[in-house]
Amino acid sequence: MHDHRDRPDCGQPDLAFAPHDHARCADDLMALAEAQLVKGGQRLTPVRRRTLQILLESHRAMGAYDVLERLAAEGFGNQPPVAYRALEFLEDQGLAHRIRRLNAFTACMHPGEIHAPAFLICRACHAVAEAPGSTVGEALSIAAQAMGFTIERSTVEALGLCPGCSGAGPDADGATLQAPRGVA
Amino acid sequence: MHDHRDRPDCGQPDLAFAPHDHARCADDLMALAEAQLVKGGQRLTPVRRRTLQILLESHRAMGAYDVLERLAAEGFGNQPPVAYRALEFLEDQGLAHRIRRLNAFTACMHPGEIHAPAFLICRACHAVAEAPGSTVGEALSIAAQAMGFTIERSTVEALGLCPGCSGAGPDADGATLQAPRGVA
DNA sequence: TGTAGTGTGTTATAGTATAACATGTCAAGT
DNA sequence: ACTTGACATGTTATACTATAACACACTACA
Repeated sequence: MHDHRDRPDCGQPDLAFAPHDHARCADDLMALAEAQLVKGGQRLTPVRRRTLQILLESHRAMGAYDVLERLAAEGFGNQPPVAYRALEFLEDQGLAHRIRRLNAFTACMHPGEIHAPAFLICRACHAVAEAPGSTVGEALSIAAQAMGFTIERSTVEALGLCPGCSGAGPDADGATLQAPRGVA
Repeated sequence: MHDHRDRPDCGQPDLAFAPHDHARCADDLMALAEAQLVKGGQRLTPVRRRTLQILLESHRAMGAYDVLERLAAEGFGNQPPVAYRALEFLEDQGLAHRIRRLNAFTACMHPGEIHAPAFLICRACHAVAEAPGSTVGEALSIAAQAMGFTIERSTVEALGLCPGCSGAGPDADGATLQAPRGVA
């Protein structure tokens, strides 16, 4: 199996649950995205760029229609396919992920790395983090192999409470929504 | 952690991908379900029973509207809540699972066992199996703990090819749908 | 025999996603 | 420059998934 820890930032949990300089976080990821797309001969058009920026504004997942609303307000098309196409492109390029549990999308925090992401979704503040998923992926592969099944794509999503919200009381949910700590 | 292998059928992969006596498979699961509901003081009403039977007819996932169509044809209500309520009840009781990737539902193959199921979804024949998910769950817990995250519910779904379909050629998809081997 | 709880049926609507087609844009080749 | 073809966007229309809210029926039990 490929040991991807030879990349500098690899194997590190991302910052979604921790206070950090988010402007820089977003800028860095946008730069990474650009570089990657150029290298792959893909085009980062205005809609696509803006869509990625919107996703990068926070460590939360956004519904396609929320993204669309933002795009429309800025002069892009205001019909669903506009958003879905941009989001699908970003997902294909590994720059965004679909969170199936939420019917929503989130920017990828580790673009360029090969990763079968495992998402941690806080039900209180709605922040979404990518957990290092390699061991989870391995466990899943082993279980699948035992049944003769060949995995091509996998979805791993956990719902619960992030560090900031779990102290704040286990009863918190959407009704008592609070901002994640240090997160835009 | 609770070692649930002390139950007789525990830790065994289910039969979704293997030829088996499906009538018996379904009957056994229905009997298990009845016993469990009686014990829990829950009512297995006609709609609920029929819904479970419908799910048990095959090792595939069914959309709520497909279930509804079947129910309506048999004289039950023909509006979405009829199906959604029965399915939600079954899910709450651990007798069915929601497959988020497919927006669909499937009967639980291991009712009564505590399990955070990992689903293996064949993209060719659409069979769905529950892989033993305990190691996957553990890996996920460990990754989450490292980030201070508390998991409450998790979704693990893998898409790929089941043993019967992977031999038949990797290009198979919905367009060249074939029945799973030995599966009703 | 009320009455509280639960379950079912129904109407209506909200939310998510895609098919199909028209238009525009850009770069490569002539 | 012109054509062509590929790609991207905009638009219309529709399909698919899910739930809120209310009305009625059934059951258990005081």
